[in-house]
Amino acid sequence: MLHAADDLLAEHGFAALTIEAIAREAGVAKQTIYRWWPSKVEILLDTLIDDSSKCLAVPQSPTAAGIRGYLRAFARFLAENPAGKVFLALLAQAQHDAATAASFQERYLGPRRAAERELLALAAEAGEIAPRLGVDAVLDALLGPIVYGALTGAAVSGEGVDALVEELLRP
Amino acid sequence: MLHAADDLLAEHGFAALTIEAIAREAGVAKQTIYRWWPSKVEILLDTLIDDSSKCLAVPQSPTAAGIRGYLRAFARFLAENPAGKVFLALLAQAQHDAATAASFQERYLGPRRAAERELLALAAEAGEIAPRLGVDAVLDALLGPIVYGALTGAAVSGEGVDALVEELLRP
Amino acid sequence: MLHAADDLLAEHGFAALTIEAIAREAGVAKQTIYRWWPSKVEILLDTLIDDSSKCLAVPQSPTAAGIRGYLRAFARFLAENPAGKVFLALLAQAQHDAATAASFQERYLGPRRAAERELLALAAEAGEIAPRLGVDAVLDALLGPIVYGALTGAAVSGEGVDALVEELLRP
Amino acid sequence: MLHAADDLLAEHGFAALTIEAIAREAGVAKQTIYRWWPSKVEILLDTLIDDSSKCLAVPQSPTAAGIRGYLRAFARFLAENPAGKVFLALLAQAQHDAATAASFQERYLGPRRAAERELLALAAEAGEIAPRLGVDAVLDALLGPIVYGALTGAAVSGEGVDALVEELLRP
DNA sequence: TAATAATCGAGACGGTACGTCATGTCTTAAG
DNA sequence: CTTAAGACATGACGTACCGTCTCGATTATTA
Repeated sequence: MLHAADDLLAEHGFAALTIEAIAREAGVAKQTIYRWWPSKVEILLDTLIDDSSKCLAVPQSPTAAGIRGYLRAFARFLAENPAGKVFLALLAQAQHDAATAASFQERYLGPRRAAERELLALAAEAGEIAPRLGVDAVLDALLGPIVYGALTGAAVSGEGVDALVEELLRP
Repeated sequence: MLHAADDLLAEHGFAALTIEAIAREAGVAKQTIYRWWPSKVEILLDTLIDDSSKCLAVPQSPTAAGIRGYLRAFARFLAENPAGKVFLALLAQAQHDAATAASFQERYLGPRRAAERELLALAAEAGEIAPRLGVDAVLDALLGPIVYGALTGAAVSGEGVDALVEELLRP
Repeated sequence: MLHAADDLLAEHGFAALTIEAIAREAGVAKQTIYRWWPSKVEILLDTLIDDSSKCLAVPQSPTAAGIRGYLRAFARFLAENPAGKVFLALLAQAQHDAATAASFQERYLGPRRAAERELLALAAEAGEIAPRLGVDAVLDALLGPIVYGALTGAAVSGEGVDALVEELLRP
Repeated sequence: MLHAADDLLAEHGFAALTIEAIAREAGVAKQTIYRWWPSKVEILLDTLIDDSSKCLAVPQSPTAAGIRGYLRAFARFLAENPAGKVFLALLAQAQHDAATAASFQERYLGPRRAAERELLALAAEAGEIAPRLGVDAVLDALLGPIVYGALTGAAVSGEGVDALVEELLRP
């Protein structure tokens, strides 16, 4: 069912991602979907969490290179990976629907942000980086442009990410 | 009709913003709306362009203070102004629908970006600022965090904006 | 305008005969039609009266042959003449709408029936025919099968008409 | 649903018989109607077939009296029974729409005509009647005046029916 | 091994909104 | 003063999904 949802989103966009279409695609009764997920947003959230844990883990090594690599992976994830489209679709849907916003925040953005905060703190402590803004501010300053670029169709390149890191974290 | 659409979005969210609801609210026939707008997205775009021209004009004076003021106004616009919700709703809808993406880019983001580019170029020429990234990259680096903050419900404060400007544009 | 209405009925059927279509076909504004006719039924009635006076006049000569010829002409009119379709359409519409029924009765069926009554009376007086039913009954008995045949798509042939006349009017 | 359709036709006429009105009257969703009937014509056809089988069966006994009774019942059915209005409405609609014509012919007129043909054949064989016209011609000659009378608002009386039978079938 | 329960597919149901079409009324500008 | 052009409020069209709801049929477990 997660695959069916994923495929539909990738192939036909969020508008075509209806519960009925997922059921059709997965060869499953509608009620079976409703038994396990309260909404299509939660289905997408499950696929996103799955895929993120596979190819977008927050690195353990608190080095400047690790941070750079993570941000470059994030930019590529949004630009190229089908799961990146899921991220964008959920971020979008959160603007239309408060329940989505809460779920997305709690199950995805929050945990990820916690890990990112820790990464930054350790790296700063180790002298690898020297952020001049607060932790959350610097994370928004790093992730914001990447996400905003993806949202507006102007993907940020690897060099762009590096320049951003240099600008904001250079010791 | 624009007011009706605006009000409905502000009061009940994007999900409740149906063509039929707008018609009901405005005391107007559905067909009358279809006569003038091909979709509710274009209605929102019109209200956004209207409202933006009133309270979010790109400043003429190419000074550091002008740029700071503009970005602070943008952050406040997204956080507090009902029209800011329209911006976020359109950016969100653009992720679900390619036609929205094209329209939003062409009628709103594009022209605004052109004005912003000119502003930055003049200010750099005047020595008011010294961006180390390319024009578009620096604009994304400035606007991205503000938008991302608004999308995730973490509004960027005036001081946050100032710090960002200091970091990225300080001569 | 009458031609436009006629043409549309003949080509695309009664369902496609809308006031807007007539206006379009005639190259005329809708309001111009409403100025002169209260409804499309009256337009059709006008065309039917026109066409009937041309090729379906009740004969003056009160002879058996005259009556036979009139009924054969009526059968052919319904089966082949485009104006015959107008007659059937109006008779049909009269079942759906009381105003049509009244108009059709008063402006078309009534006058025609009066002439037919007179024709039969004169012919009977002259000994050309010997109807055993009342005047209206015999007229219904003659016209009814022809109309019913046309309504059900089973046109009555010339010989069929003759046989009917022989059966009902034979002296 | 059939009752709702019937009631609406009887009370407000064919023009008010919209799918939405039937759904409203029956307390049912529009889609539920579309699930079972392709058009309102088929709904009416179903009610007509139901009602006809109850109170307008073609008699089994091939006697002159049986035929007379059947025709009188038909005349009364058209004049007084609400289901008679359904018959007239369908016959009318068949003039406006070829699909209705085909359906009405195949599901109602055709089967009924077959039974009537058999009735007449048996009665003729038994010497009860002596039709001088062909089977279909005589049926049209008998039914046509009754239907035409109903269509033009001039109901045929019981005596009128008897006279017609006497005239056309007398041995 | 048979009864019992959980899960499934299928799909009907009352709703709501879609975008289109024609209605009959109206206003405007040109002749 | 009539016309064409066409905007307007109204309301039905037939379609797509929504989320809820019964149905058997098919597994799994428990007695």
